[in-house]
Amino acid sequence: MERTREPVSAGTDHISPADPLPFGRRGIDISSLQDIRPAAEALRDMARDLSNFRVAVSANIASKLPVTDAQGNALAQSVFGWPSSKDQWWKKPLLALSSPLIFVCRYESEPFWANARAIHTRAPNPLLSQIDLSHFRESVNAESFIVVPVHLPFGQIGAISYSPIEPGREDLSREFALYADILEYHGRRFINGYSRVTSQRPWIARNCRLSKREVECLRWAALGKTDAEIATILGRSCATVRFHIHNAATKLEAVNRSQTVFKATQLGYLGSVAAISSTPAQPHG
Amino acid sequence: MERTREPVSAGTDHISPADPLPFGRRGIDISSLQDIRPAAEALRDMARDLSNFRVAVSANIASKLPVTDAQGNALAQSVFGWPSSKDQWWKKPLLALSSPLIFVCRYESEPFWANARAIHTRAPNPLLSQIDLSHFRESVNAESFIVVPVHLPFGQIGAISYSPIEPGREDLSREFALYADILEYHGRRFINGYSRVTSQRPWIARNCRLSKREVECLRWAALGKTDAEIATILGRSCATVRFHIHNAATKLEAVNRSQTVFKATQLGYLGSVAAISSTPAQPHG
DNA sequence: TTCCTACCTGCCACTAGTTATAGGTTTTGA
DNA sequence: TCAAAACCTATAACTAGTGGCAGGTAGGAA
Repeated sequence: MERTREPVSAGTDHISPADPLPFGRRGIDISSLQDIRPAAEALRDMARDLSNFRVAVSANIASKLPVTDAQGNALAQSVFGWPSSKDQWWKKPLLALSSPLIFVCRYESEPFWANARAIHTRAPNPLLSQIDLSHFRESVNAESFIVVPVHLPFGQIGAISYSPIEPGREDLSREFALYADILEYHGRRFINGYSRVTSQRPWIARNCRLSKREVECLRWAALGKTDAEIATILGRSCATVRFHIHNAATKLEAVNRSQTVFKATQLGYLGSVAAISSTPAQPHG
Repeated sequence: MERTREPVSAGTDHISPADPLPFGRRGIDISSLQDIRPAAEALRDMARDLSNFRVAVSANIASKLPVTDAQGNALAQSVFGWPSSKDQWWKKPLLALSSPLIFVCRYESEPFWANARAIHTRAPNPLLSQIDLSHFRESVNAESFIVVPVHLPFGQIGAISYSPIEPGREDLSREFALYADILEYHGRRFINGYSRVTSQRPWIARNCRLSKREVECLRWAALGKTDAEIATILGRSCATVRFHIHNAATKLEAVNRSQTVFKATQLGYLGSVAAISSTPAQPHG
């Protein structure tokens, strides 16, 4: 696994103690399925050496498929050391869709740490107050976690967590301060690589470019407005709104509005629609 | 700007030469609008000291709004040193939506570098062969770039680029190998922080959890299938499909299918639908 | 001059949304 | 363990909304 490139003067060769990274000076590259297992082993060793952390990985929080090596072995048991009798927290039916940590990964793109009492992000995030931690202990299989959400292209969200192997460590604020950056770096590299070699890339229309008007109409559609409503908002006719949305659909090679909105969202055309000028704040219930 | 936390033994204090990072051992924190300008200045200085790079930032590639400081001054001119007569490449009408580099940011989550001849990512990405570079020089305002895409929650995509200030440097492969990680780290921290303090957070239904069936039906809808088609695919009635989609909409507090798909995509429920078991590969045109 | 973007009109078939109800199965929590 | 909650499945009819198709004009940029 030693890289053939020249040594890097700016990289991770600063790591103390005693350079515990067994995979060189930067995140390990996963270029093929065969690279997965060695990369996972290196990641496991790094986390354990750094602070006796056990690693758990979800390449896609929307999927219950486990991360596996080239032979299909689940890395949770075969590399990361999760006991078979204690399933990964995202392997349980519905837990994949209900664990509070998963919710945080939807809302946050930076590392955070959590235990049964609270979720700690780098900066306050009011959305997190909505998250119900009352069933934390049943939802997860460690007492505390540092989690790195990884937002990938096409709306995919991955996550990697680091939790103490030994029992009783619930306060990770010091480890978070010391290690969040490095854990983020290596976790991102792993998930990026894993996702790249295992995913079929969604097919995207060739070199499409949506016009300003098309995007504008599509944004309102994505917010649930009907053609008539959009027409009123923009001071245009209903037919014109349809025209623009149809154009956008054609460019994105989508057959209907749902697919058009889906693809446009995946490509970041509609992201953070709160940024639309004169958009009213979203109503609160 | 010095941090009050204890020094970090594992961090970025390894940087050579001569620790050019003027803002301490890790990415600068942006906790309020007032932090933006100092963070931008530090970022500018880091990039210039590292390899005489000029910084350009887009917090949201879907928006033509420039990144600004607390007083509303555009950072491109006031901090990053872009000449006013030479607008940022994402400020020109339509260029924000057509620049080839923007396209790459939609498809990639890792740093890449580019010039008029080619786009160089860490690993081959077949989608990039579709990108037309024939108008590169008119589309952008530097000869070469290292770009860091930043995929944020809710489908927002940001980008930060580093381009040589002096003319004539078109091959950035060495700089990329040396510095991509550190440029990524600091770029991410800046965009994450900027986005956090300047964006209105989208309102998201409280603690919603979609059931397996709801997600499944929604995925097919997002792929453009009608209710009848989904019913056939799943071997269920059309009414059941509608019921599930309606339930999902209720949970997400969406008024129609477009909004439902939009929100579900933003939250990562539909990400990488190629991962759906038994999904046929997307057709190629 | 040509092409692209933007805008407009009308009609109709098809699809999605609504509303209410019923029953069976699985999961969750005490 | 058991009851409650959640999930899953299905029905019917009607209305609102979308998509397809056809036709057109105007202005700006290359």
